[in-house]
Amino acid sequence: MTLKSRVFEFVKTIPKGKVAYYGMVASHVGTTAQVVGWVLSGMPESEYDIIPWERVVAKDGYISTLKMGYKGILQKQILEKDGYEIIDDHVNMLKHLMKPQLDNDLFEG
DNA sequence: AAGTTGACCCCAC
DNA sequence: GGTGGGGCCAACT
Repeated sequence: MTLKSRVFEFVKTIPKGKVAYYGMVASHVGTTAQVVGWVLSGMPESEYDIIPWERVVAKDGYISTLKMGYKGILQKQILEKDGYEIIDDHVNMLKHLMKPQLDNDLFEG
């Protein structure tokens, strides 16, 4: 199992209506957030349909791909189409983050 | 093999 | 509370 495979497998487990952040994916697959970004940046467009890459955002909910160009526009559009609550280019993490990290208490309701 | 480059994150000012 | 720099891992040259 390669690192890329592990990242992709984890991203596939993000449920619709939820998001994960880079560092969270990283801790699950055993690497760092920067590497997760690098892996996703190299993902072929043919995988776009089977891997919900748009559900990975920065820790504060920011859609970091917006700094890159068309991919960012695409990501934001997909999320909006799927009904995510996005304010000022930030996904509402309190609402859409997939699982508590148990390190914080942002999820007490 | 050493240097550069990221779809990041944390710390200090 | 915004901004700047360092650390981190893997790939590319």
